[in-house]
Amino acid sequence: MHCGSLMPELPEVETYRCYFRRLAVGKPIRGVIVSDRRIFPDWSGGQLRHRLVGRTFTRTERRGKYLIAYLDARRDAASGTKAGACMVIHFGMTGSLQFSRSGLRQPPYSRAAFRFDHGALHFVDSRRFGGIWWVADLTELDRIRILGADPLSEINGPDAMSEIVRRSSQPIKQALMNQRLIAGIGNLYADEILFQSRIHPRRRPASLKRVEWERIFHSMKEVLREAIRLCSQMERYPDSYLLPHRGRDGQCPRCGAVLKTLRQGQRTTYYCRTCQK
DNA sequence: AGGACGCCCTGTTCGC
DNA sequence: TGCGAACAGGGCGTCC
Repeated sequence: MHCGSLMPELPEVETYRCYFRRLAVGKPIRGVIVSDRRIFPDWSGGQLRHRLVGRTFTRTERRGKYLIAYLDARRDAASGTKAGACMVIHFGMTGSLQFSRSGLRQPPYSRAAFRFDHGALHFVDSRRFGGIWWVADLTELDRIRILGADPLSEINGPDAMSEIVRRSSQPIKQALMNQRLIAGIGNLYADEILFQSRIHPRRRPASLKRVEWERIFHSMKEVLREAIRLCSQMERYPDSYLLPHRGRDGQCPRCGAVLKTLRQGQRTTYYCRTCQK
């Protein structure tokens, strides 16, 4: 039992957030299984188990591609100080959440799990690019503090979008993926947004006209909202999307031309040479 | 300062 | 057919 089928970007993390809320929030934690402590970059002894067992996740939120889960307040008996209040999960490339009703069976590549009365929620990550942090306050984490605007709730129009993205002189594709400017867009959705906007991925932000920002802004909202609505199940995405056609010899759903690729940064960009100018 | 690039990691795909 | 090489990429670190 799991969810999501793509590399974890904003819509996938939002999908995982719903999953986490449904299966973990409000249920007392009975045990913590750490199968690979490398997934906890700040690991310090057995603190995690000690601090989590008996407590309850109270609410969730998403910051960019990060899932945050808050815990009920409890004071450390020893120190009298407040115990860490939130857990931060990053899914890397291959991270996912999988729930198993039988607490005994561990899915392959499970790195950590929270055991509840009704089963266990596993953090599964074959490639280990993901991570879990445990902090009293989100501002302790540089990687959270540097995050830019949330594309769905904090960017209100084409002018605001242009103002933010033009802070970068990088090509528009890379600027859209820059988490310091806009938080949550990765390689795949950046390609989708530019395809829907019919903008060439190598265009420089400074060269884009108002009407083009309008298209980018509109596509960004539309693509992210639609992906969340469809619970990031790619097989349900509209055929007019680039994503289902992204891959070797894929064809443009708009004009039928074979899609082109290029390298930007260390990433592969898919685009249509005739439709994106 | 900020952009370019190496690195981490491992399952899958490619090419000889 | 088999096996090694190349590829996939989010984010941090280093270098210029």
